[in-house]
Amino acid sequence: MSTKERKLREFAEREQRFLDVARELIQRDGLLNLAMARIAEESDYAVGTLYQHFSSKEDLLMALVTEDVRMHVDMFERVARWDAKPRERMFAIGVADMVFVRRHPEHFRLAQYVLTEVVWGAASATRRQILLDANQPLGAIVHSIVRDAVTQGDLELNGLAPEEVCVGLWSLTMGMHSLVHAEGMLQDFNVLDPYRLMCRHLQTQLNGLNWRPLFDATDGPALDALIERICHEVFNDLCSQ
Amino acid sequence: MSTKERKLREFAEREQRFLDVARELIQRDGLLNLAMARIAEESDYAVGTLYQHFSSKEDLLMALVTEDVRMHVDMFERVARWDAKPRERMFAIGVADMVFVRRHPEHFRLAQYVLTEVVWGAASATRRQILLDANQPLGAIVHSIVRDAVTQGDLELNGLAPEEVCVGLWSLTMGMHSLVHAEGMLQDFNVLDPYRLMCRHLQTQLNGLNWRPLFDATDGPALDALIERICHEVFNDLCSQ
DNA sequence: TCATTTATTGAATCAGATTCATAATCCGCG
DNA sequence: CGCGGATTATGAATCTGATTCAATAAATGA
Repeated sequence: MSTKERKLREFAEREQRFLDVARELIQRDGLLNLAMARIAEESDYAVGTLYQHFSSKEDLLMALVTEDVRMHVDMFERVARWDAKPRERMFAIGVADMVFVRRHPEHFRLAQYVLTEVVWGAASATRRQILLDANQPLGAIVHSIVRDAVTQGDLELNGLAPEEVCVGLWSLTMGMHSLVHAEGMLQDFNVLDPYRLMCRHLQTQLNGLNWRPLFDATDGPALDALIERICHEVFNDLCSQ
Repeated sequence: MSTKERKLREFAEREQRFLDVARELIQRDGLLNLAMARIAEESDYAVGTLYQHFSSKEDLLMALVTEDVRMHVDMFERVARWDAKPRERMFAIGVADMVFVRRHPEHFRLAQYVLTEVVWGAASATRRQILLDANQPLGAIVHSIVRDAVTQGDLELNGLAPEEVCVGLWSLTMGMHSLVHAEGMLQDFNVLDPYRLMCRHLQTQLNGLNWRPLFDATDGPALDALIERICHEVFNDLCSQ
């Protein structure tokens, strides 16, 4: 059924077009002004056709987030494949986040909105599940790094479940994303480069966990050098600029 | 001008009524189904009157968050007045967060929504500023604890600004709030009591900063005992159950 | 008490998401 | 090819709910 396949492909291409246009409109006019009719118009399709793909506006937003998450996963997978000590890999996860936001500055803003009760609840169950599934590898990769560290004797859990270690580190990064994107919140704290700060705190926290080899978080140049090295060795093509 | 005062008081009382009713409706039907007309109806006022107080629905939501923040500040102030070592006080800030969410389970969900680009942008500038001002003491108190620690020789900054220490700790707590409230995100991580975990990671991070006296985060019972003690000494009336 | 100012009301308006009857297109078959 | 039924696209009509504002009521003060 080559014709059926073609249909499917064309459908997928159209969906991609809608998503691309939506992204462009968000970029241009802000999420606040995103209108379904506008997306349809700019894509040269009718509104009804748009709704053939997305059961609601929220559904579409969730699809956008899912797309981003896939790229995020791709970056985490590079880290997983990177031949380095678990501690370095774990730190590289933080660097991945940093590089990711640089390339997708709108992602966390959008993700934050989509994870909101209101939007989450208004999207279709299917789309929610797809997002959760897409996210799943992120946790799994971090989890496996923690397990490697334990196996190699670099980290003792001391009664903590490996997942709980993950959640601790994840809180730190997620929290920084939230703070950065919460308009006005960081204002009084004049932080120049929040993501570099996040990296430093990540090292601090890893030290607190006594995850060997310890890293002197105090040594700014060493921190920058490590970040630089990871960019080169792991995210080479994504780190220009 | 007793009559003018009375007017003012009545206006404030009515505003409070609107807020209370809104909170109740959110509690009952969810944020998703909150409608301005419903709020007005349940408050026995006309829609137009509601708009006399809040320039938009988003404005009203922001006012709700601001109310909560004031209580949050009250708790932080107790910590600031608490006669204990800076490290204990800093930890108590985390405990304050934990107790606060228990008493206001809807707060962070709502706050997360309100800090979203869409809602933030749709509220009035005045209301935004009021929220920011209400928030300000939270940061200031944490900041002062950090400074105390440095003054008393319990903590070296090693090139970090005091604000940057704050931001690191704040990321951790904010991130945990975000994770807890992001539907489905923590699912795979089966964390029983995320806020207790947050407390533990907070201690870990403070250790990582080499903030004396160090605390053995590994010692579960000691952690629980400390949390318990803080509840008793600082948040006695708020900690029942 | 009455004129004037101020506040309240809720029906009308408006914006924008969503639906669905109609029109167009596609597909397999003779 | 051309036809009839099935599938898909269309966009005007509908629906929802926020917001406005002309009409009405209440308060003020001379």
